[in-house]
Amino acid sequence: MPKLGMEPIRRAALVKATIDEIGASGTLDITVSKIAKRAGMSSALAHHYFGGKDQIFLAAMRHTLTVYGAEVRGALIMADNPESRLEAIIRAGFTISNFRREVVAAWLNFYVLAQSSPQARRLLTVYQSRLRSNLIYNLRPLIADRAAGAAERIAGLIDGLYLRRGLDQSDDAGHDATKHVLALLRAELRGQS
Amino acid sequence: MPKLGMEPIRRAALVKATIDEIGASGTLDITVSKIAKRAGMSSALAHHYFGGKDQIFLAAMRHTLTVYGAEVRGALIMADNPESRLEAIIRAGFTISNFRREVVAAWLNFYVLAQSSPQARRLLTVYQSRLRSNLIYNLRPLIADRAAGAAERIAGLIDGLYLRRGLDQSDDAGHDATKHVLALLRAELRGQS
DNA sequence: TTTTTTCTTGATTGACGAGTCAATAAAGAA
DNA sequence: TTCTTTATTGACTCGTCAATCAAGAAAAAA
Repeated sequence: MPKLGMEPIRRAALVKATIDEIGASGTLDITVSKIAKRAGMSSALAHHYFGGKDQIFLAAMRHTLTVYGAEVRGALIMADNPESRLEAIIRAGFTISNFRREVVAAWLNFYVLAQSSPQARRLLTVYQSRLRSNLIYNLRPLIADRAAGAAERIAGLIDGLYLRRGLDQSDDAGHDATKHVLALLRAELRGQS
Repeated sequence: MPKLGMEPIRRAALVKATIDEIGASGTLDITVSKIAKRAGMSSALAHHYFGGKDQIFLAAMRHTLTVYGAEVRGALIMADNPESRLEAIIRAGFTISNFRREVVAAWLNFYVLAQSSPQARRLLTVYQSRLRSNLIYNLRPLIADRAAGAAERIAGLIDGLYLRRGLDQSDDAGHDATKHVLALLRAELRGQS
C-alpha cells in the first residue's frame, strides 16, 4: 500500500480535516484522533507528519491565512485605481469561501490560540499588518491624513462582522457584511476629520 | 471554621477567579482545580457550589454581561438626548473596567463557548440584541431610516475593536478604541444613505 | 447535650487523550 | 536478492482532570 510521496497529500488532508473539525465543534478542544479519523488515517500518522497537535493547528492557521491572502491578491488584479482596490480588498474578506461557517469558526479560534501561542500571535499579526498597510496604501491618495484612522476602523469592522457571523445562523450573511463595510468605506471617503 | 452564609462569597470568588484564570491563560482550557486554588478553596468545593465546570463558565459569563449592562445603564443616567446617549453607550464599552485584558479575554472566549453551548449563545444573543436596540432607539430620531444599518456597523466595530484589543499589548488601547467608534458615530450621523 | 445543618477537603475513581513504539508492508536502491 | 527508505497502524504509557464520596469540624437548633 505505501505509495510514495504521501506526505503532502496527508498534510493537506489533515489541515482540511482540522478546519472542518474546528468548524463542527466550534472549539480547539478537539482530539488528534478525531482529526485523523476525519482525514482517513490513524492518529499515529498525524503525529508522524506533524509532530504534535500544536503544529497541526499552526499549519491549519497558515493555510487559512494563505488562502485569504491569495484571494485578496486575486481580487486586486482586476482593480486599477485606489477606490476599486479598496473595494476589492473588502469584498475578498466576505467571499463564500472565506466566509463559510467552518472558516469563520477557525478564525475565531485562531484569535484565541494567539492569546497563548506566540507563533499563532505572530501569524495573526502578520495578517493584520498586511491588511492595514493594504488599506492605508490605497486610502492615502484619497484622504491623505485620515487614512490611518480610517484603515483601523475598516479593519476593525471587518473583524467584528466576522465575530458576529458566528452567532447568526443565516447563510447569506456575507452579502450584508460586504454592504456594511462598503458603506463605512464610502463614509470615510466622504467625511472630514 | 465553617462560618455560615459562605455560599454567595464562594460563588463570587469563583466567578472572579474564573475570569482571572481565563485572562491569565487566554483559554477556556483551564482546570477547575486552578480556578478553585486561585479562589482559595478546594476543587471539591467549587463542584459543591456550582455542580460542574459548565455552570462555572456560565456564571462567569453572566457576571461579565451584568457588569457591562450596569455600566451602560449608569452612563445613560447622565445623558438626556439621543446623541449623548449614543456616546454614553459607546464609552461604556471601553471603560477601564470593561476593557481590561482579562475581561476582553473572557469575552473572546465566551464567543467561542457560544459556538458549542446553547446557553452561552443565548446569553450573548441577549447582549447583542440589547446593544442593537439601544443603538437603534437613539439613532432613529437622528437618522431615521438609516438607523438599523448604522447600529449594525457601530456594534460590529465595537466587537471588532475588542477582538483586536487582545493582540495589541498596549495598555491605553481603550482611548483609541473609543475615538474610533465615536468617529464612526459622527460619520453615520453626518452621512447620507 | 444531642442532633442537624452547613462547610470543607483529601483521596479516589474513571475516563480520556497526547505522544511513543515496535512491528508490518511496500517500493525503490544496490 | 538484500538493504534501505517511506508509509502505516494497533497497542501501550503516562499524565491529567472532572466528578464523587466519605469523613471531619464548626455552628445552630432541639
